[in-house]
Amino acid sequence: LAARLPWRGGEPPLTGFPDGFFTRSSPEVARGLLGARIVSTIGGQRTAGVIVETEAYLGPDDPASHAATKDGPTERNRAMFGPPRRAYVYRSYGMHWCMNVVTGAEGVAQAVLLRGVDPVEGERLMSVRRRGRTPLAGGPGRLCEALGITGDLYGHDLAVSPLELHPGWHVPDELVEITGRIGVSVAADWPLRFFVQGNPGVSRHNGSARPR
DNA sequence: GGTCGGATCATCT
DNA sequence: GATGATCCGACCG
Repeated sequence: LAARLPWRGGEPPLTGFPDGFFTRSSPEVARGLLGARIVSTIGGQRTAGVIVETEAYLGPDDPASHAATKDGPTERNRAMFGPPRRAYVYRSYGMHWCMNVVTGAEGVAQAVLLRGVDPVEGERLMSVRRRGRTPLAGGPGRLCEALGITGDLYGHDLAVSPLELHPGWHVPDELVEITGRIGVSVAADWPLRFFVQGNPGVSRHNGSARPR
């Protein structure tokens, strides 16, 4: 179990994201963000989790990406065309918030969807925000609710308060599983979903929620 | 354990 | 006008 939850062992975190960390391609960043921490002080109280599941979206040529629109940037997706390390937040199914980390150089509309975190700080508040429901933060909508992330953070630079990404723990390749993407109706088999094997923060999902 | 319908609305066609 | 980068509670076995 300790191997599945290396951050529970008290090992010291890495010192910083290397220069250009977020300027790389979205699959590289998606892999690199496993083990990183996301720290929220939204609403004045601290909640945090370790990222254990991500999904990469490749931009206009990726039919599953919100950047794949007929006429390029739109009001919704424009954050993805901007500089890296910003948040692209959107509303899903009219009721959930989902959050991406923008990657690639400015003008490159790539992003990494955060799909699951393992709560490590402020679990009490996370549970209140989630109204006692479980899992606390496994799933893209759930993690936004648990951390208090809403559309107010659209375009927010994730280097500063109230929502910050911090380097965390290195997750070895042996613990990383790569599969197709969840919940998309096209290009679902592209191997762009990354998660930490066996971690409880990995999203639950059923494939039959809606005919596709 | 699993499968399924419904909520609910911004966005795109 | 149709469709979701989802979640939840109900139902079945």
